[in-house]
Amino acid sequence: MNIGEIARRSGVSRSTVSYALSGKRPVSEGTRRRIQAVIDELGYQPNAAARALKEGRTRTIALVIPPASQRLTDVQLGFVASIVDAAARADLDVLLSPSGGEHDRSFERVVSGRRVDGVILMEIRLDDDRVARLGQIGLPFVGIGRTARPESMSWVDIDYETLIARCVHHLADLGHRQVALVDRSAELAAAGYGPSHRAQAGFTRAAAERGLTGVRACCADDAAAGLTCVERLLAAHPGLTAIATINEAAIPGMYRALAEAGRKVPADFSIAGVSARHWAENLHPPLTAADVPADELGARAMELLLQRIADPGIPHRHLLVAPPISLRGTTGPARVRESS
Amino acid sequence: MNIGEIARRSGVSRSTVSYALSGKRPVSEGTRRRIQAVIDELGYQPNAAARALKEGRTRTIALVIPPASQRLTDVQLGFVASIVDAAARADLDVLLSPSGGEHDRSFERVVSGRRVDGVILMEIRLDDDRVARLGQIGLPFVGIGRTARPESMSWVDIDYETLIARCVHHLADLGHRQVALVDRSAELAAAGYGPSHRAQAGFTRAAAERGLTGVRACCADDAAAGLTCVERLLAAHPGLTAIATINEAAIPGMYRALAEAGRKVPADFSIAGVSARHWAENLHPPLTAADVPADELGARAMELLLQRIADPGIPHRHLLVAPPISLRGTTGPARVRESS
DNA sequence: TTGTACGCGTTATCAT
DNA sequence: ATGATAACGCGTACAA
Repeated sequence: MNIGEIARRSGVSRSTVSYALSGKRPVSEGTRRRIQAVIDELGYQPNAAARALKEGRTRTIALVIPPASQRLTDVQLGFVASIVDAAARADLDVLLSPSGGEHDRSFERVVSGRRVDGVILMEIRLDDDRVARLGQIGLPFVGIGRTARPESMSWVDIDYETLIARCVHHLADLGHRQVALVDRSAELAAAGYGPSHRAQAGFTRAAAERGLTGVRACCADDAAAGLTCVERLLAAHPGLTAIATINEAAIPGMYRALAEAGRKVPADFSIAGVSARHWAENLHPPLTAADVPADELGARAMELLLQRIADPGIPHRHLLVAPPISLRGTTGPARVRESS
Repeated sequence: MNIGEIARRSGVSRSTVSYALSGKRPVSEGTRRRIQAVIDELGYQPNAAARALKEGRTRTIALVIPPASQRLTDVQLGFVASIVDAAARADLDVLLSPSGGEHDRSFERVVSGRRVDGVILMEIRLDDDRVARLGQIGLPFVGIGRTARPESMSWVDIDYETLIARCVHHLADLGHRQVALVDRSAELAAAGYGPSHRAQAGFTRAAAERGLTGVRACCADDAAAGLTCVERLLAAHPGLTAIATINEAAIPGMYRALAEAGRKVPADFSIAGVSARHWAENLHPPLTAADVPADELGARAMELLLQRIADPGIPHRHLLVAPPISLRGTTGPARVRESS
């Protein structure tokens, strides 16, 4: 059923039905009620395609996530959940587009086909094709993450550099002298993934400030990778007593590697990281970590996007958060070691 | 840029551009190449709304998930990932609709506004309003899960009844005499959530067949709930030595409750369940469980949906899977107890 | 209140 | 065989 059908059954014209619904022109109370009765009876909803064609907007946003084949981390899932939630509250639908950094069918279809009014981009790289493409097309977008030229776009982001530096200082305060940074995957870092680079910068800086020995290791986003990564670290650096990490998905594997190496956490070995709160709390021992406020960041990203959709000309806005480290069960004083 | 712009820049008419793209009429090689060059240069994609309006299909499907506020379980995430993946392979976009069983804005907007060609429905209840509504509208859909009248719709599902019965038999074989079923939340069960009811049926039947004492407990989908649930179970039934469960999200909490009660798994206490493989493997000890093949089920659900979209008249098809139990680290012989 | 042009891609029909 | 023209789908909003 379409608006013409409603009009005929109500004995009025199509435009009257449209005005009765939108209220953009006064419609007499009697006809308005008659029209509403017919609409309720038939369960009429305007055809989204026709409306989008005429209005030039789709009431839909795209959420660009990492390719679905690779499991999303808890932090990423937190972002998806909060975006979906915020969109529902704004009566917007969400189109999921699983796209990597390369040219991607889904991404092109969505942005070039004008299927959406705006885009939220996750897992942004320092130099990101998608950001360039969206700018070229002129489609409003907001990044969860930022490129190397952050002034030229709107974004919300986690301050990994500060957070990892804080982790290192916390570990140094506890007396640890040899600390490792467990990063995310080498591919991601090589592709210019911002958090990898920024975490490394914070790690190197803080380690230098405190005169620590720091090593960095890349690690894929899963427990198995965490296990082998820590096995190798311990083999290559027997004096290592602490890890700082942004790779939450690898942590269960790290725990296992440490347990198998006979290093108790936190008595013999400390770990501090950046993670989703739920994830950190449900590990055991629960992880000492800066808890990413995904709910808030997602909601703020949506706010920024709605503003840009309403007025694409407004200046870009940014939000960089560095939540405090929640002390839980994985950091403790460095055990005094016999000198060797 | 629209098709008219492409036509003008190529020096041909709009229909020629359309035919060159669709191949539904022959177009001379020369003009075809000239048109393609212009399209590539400008990055033209047909306007999705205009195309949808004309063709009567949107090349989009809806994936109805539980309200995003509540965290999805690993099994649910597996379904989402495989659906998104399968849709991308079929060049379909995915609209996420977070809707509970009740009337939901997002759900109504998506299905009544003809925004999608088909729907995949998760977390179906035995008596589900959304199934009724989709049937009434005549929109093709496939359930991941099924109602109490499963012949009248297409679905894929996990045979929780058989799987929980198998878990009970496995535990009985190991000598356990008092076994608990840890279900999902009481609200879900009260709302007529199929897996709850079917798991309970399988549990009751198998316990009776083996002459076991069986108790059932509901538990929300998180670790904290799992902890208190098992605490209560142990307090009320000190002789309990095993749990069968479909509540994977609660398992970390169950582990903690057992550890705090001094019951070692699997030496003193056994657990068997239904879970995502990754989840079961990453717990420690790794969970003995029937591994839900979410990838396969998601892919098959998409196949069924594509068939129904292509021909809504075909008979309904169903797929009920009962994957084998993978023996891991959480089930062992019941410890012989001194009689009390 | 109503008639109607518009947005844009598709395709049947007419022309070459 | 190929290109051009126009109608169509449907909701919106201006002109009448």
